[in-house]
Amino acid sequence: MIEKIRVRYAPSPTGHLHIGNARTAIFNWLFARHYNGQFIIRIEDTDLARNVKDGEKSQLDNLQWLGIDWDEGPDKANSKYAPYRQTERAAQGVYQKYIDELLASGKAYKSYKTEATLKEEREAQAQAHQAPHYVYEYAGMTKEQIKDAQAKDEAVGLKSVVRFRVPENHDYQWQDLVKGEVKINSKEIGGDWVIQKADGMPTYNFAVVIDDHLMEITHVLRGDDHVSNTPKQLMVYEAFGWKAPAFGHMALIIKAETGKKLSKRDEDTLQFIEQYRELGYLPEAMFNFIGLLGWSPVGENEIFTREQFKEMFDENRFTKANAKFDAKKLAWVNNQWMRSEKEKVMPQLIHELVKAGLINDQQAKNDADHLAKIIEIAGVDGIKATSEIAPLAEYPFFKLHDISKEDRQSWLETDDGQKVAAAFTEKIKALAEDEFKADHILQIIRDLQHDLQIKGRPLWNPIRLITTHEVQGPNLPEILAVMGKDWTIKNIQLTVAV
RNA sequence: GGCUCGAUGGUCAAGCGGCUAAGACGUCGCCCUUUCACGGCGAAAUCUCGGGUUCGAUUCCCGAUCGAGCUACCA
Repeated sequence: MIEKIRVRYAPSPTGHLHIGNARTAIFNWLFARHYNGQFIIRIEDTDLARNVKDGEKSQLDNLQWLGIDWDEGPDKANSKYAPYRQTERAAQGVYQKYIDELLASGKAYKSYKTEATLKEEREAQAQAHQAPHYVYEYAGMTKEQIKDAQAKDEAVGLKSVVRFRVPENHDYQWQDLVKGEVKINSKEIGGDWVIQKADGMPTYNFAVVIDDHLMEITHVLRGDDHVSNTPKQLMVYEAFGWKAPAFGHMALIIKAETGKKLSKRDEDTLQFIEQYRELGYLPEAMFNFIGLLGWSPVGENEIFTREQFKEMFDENRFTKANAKFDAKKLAWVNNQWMRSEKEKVMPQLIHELVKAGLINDQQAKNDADHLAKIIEIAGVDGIKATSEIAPLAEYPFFKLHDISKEDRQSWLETDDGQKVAAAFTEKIKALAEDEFKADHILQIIRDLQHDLQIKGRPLWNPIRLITTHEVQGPNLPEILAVMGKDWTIKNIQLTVAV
C-alpha cells in the first residue's frame, strides 16, 4: 500500500467499551500501526437521547487501558480535521453545508410525513407481504407542486426531515477487504432515507460519509453489521463526486450460548472490557484474545504482544465466519499472561487481598515480599484472573477455619493421628527459628514416616490439620515455612486447646 | 418475507486440487504428588448434504440445508 493510511474508530458514547467495539478498535489500530498510518478517534454522538454522560471518557479510558493510542481525537486535535465530535461539527454547520447542497441539486428533499403515516405505510406493506420501504410522496409532481405541498405542511406546523433521493435500480458494489466483491442494488435499501433528523442532526449514514471524507479516511474496517449501510454511504460519496474509502467488514463476535450477535442489553454475558478489567484480567491478555478472534497469524503460537500483532498484521487473514466468544480460552490466555508477567501483576494481586478485606493498605505496603510468597504458594499459577487469589489465600494464610468434628474424628482422635500430632509438635518446637525452612520441615515429616511407619494421608492429614486447620491445601512445608514458627505453634496450641 | 454474507472437531482455527486434514482452548485417561492446583505424557473428536468440473476434491462451480447480519428521524 502506497498511500498514507488513515483509519478511525468512531464510537458513539452510549456506554462502556464493548468487546465487539474493542475488536474494531484493535484491528483498526493494528492496521494503522502496521502500515505506519494514522489512527483517529471520532465521537459519533448525533443521537442526543442515547448519549450517556461519561460514555466518551469510559471509551477512551478503556482503549488506553488496552494499550491503544491515537494520533488524533477529541483530546488530541489536529486543526486540519477538528473537531472530532459530531455534535461539535454539527454546531459548526459542517453537515448543513452539504445538506443544503444536496437540497439545491435535488438529490435530497424535505419530507413532512408524520410518524403515524410512516407507521401506517409500513403496516400496509407488511399486510401486502412487501418489504418495508419509504414511499416517495412527491411522485409525479412538478417543482411548483412540490413547493406548494411543502409550504402547506410547513404552515400547518409539521416538522420536516431531509431525505436522500435514492437512485433507482442502481447497483452499488465494492471490493470488500474481508468479504471480497459485494453488490447491493439501490432498491434493497428501503427507499429514500433520512439524512437529517427533525432535530437538525445528521443521521449516522450521512455524517459518517462527510466526516470520513473530510478527515481523509482511507480505509473503513468495521463490523459485518454495517454491510447494508455501505450502499447508502456509497450513494452519498457518489452524489458529491467523492472517492469512497476501501471498506472491510469483519465477521461478528457472537454469543456462545445463542449464536447471536453479542447484545449490549444481555446481562448474563460479560461483554464489556470494564468487567474483565475489574475481575483482574490483564490488558495484554484481552488484546491478545480479541486479536485472535476472526483473525489468525501464520504460525502455531497463540500468545502475542501488541508489538508482535503489529508486525504480523495482515488484512488478508481475516476469517469470514462469525466467531463465538469462548470465555474459557480467554481465561487460559489471561492465565498465560499473568504467569509470564508475574512481577508486574504482583502489586495487583496484593491489592486484591486488600479489596477482600484480608489486609489493609499499610500491610500491603510493608509486607509485600511476604505477601508475594503467600500468593505464590496459594496457587497463582492456577487462577484465571487476579480477583481469584483472595478466596484462594484466605484460608489458612489469613484466617483459620474451625476443625470439623468429622475431621477431628478421622484424623486426630485415632491412634495414628495422636502419635503423629504429638511427635510432629515435639519436633517442630525443637526446630530452630532459622532452620524453619520448607526442606527441613519436609525432612521432619519424612523422618516421622520412617520412625512411626505411617505414611500417606494418615501421616499428612493430622499434621496439616493441627497446623493449618485444613485437610487439604497447597504444599504444607511451604505454607509453614512462609508463615513461620510462631504461627505454626500457635495454630497447634489452638487445636489442642479445643 | 426480502437482501447480503457465511459454513473444517464442543470452541477458536490452519489449509488455499493430491496431506495419516496443523495447532490451541476445553473434555477424558495416565504420570508426578499427602491433598488441591501447576506441570508432563497420551487419547477421543472435524471437512453440512446433493450434483457437477477434474485423473483426483475439504479446497473450484451450481443447488439445497443450516446459521448470521440488515431491513429506524440508533449508531
